[in-house]
Amino acid sequence: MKAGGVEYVILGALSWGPRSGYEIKQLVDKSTRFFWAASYGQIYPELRRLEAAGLVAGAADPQGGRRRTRYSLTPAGRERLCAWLLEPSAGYELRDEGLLKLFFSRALEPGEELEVLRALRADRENVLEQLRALDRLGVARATPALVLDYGIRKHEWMVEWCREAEQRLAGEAKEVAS
Amino acid sequence: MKAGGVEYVILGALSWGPRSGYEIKQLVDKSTRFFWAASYGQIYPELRRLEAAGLVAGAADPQGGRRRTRYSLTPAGRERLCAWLLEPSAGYELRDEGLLKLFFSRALEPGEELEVLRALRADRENVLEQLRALDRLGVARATPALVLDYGIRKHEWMVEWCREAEQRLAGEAKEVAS
DNA sequence: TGGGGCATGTAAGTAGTTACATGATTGT
DNA sequence: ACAATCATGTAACTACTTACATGCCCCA
Repeated sequence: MKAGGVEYVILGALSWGPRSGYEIKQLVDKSTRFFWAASYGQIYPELRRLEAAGLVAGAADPQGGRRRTRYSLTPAGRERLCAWLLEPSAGYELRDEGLLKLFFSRALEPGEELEVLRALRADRENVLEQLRALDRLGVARATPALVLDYGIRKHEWMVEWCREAEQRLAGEAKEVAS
Repeated sequence: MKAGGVEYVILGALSWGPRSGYEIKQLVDKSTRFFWAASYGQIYPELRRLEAAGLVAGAADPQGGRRRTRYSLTPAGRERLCAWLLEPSAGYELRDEGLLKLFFSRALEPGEELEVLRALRADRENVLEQLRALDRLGVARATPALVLDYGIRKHEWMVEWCREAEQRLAGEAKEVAS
């Protein structure tokens, strides 16, 4: 992941057809942001860098008096994307504040520990609801749909794990009390 | 997560007892790195910042002729940690290269799509093995053990999901071929 | 006597977010 | 006329990684 970062999000988005920077950002916010976020501050500069490298081509495509540049993948860009898809991956990076809190929650009173776990579950349920809303829109097909299925089922699993852990923790608390 | 970042990893680590910067880094690499990484370049400066803020206290604790500074939580530091534990969280941030690849793998030939999925599973199996190795060391207790259980079971789930998705994809490929 | 682990640090670079600025269009 | 949305951008900032530098100790 070192070099690039946002590069492949853009090449991937353009592999579905020409898009403007704005449209790429919308696509990211509706889908990849759950596993790969990107901001305007990355997208616009990167689009120009990729054009200079010959991987994408921009064409003016104004909507009324509103200027717009839509980019499309060049053959070189498609080749780069496919090469990356078949390369070994760098795994994943996760920063999960809820898990970090659970990890250190021994510092609290036993009852409060349970609160941390409940808050973790609420977080997961919240994301799960967002993913289900995306699913109801029913836009995704093929591998994007596969990834959405992964997200929904994973969050269902996480919510269920939290529930079980809550019962375990609550049970231990009772034992200690008795 | 804006302000701080590494702050709570340090406060949390010190809530288990006094530690040097080096020891904190070891703890991070053996445990929290799966959901919250930190480098020396963050830890040492942050330790001095936290000391200046009165949240931790450093004491010289040399090992032979080898100098060492061990830090411990001050009451103010413990208070800060507990306040954070009970605060609402900012959720999680994930950058998962394997999922991103799967998401865009339609750009490949159908057979190659399956390769991307298999590579994703291999990645997850690899992390799962790391987590199981940690489990075999049997160091974790209480909430840290809970989090390790979460990690192992989640990765088991993810590996299983990949297996099923591989079969689904392989099945579709056959249908198209017939 | 030399490699590996302990221990502390920093400089330089990269990546990413945030907040702002601009201006046109569409719908109410 | 106003708000919302389309559309493009940038400057300043913060966070984080990487690679390096130093030096000591222990053990084979």
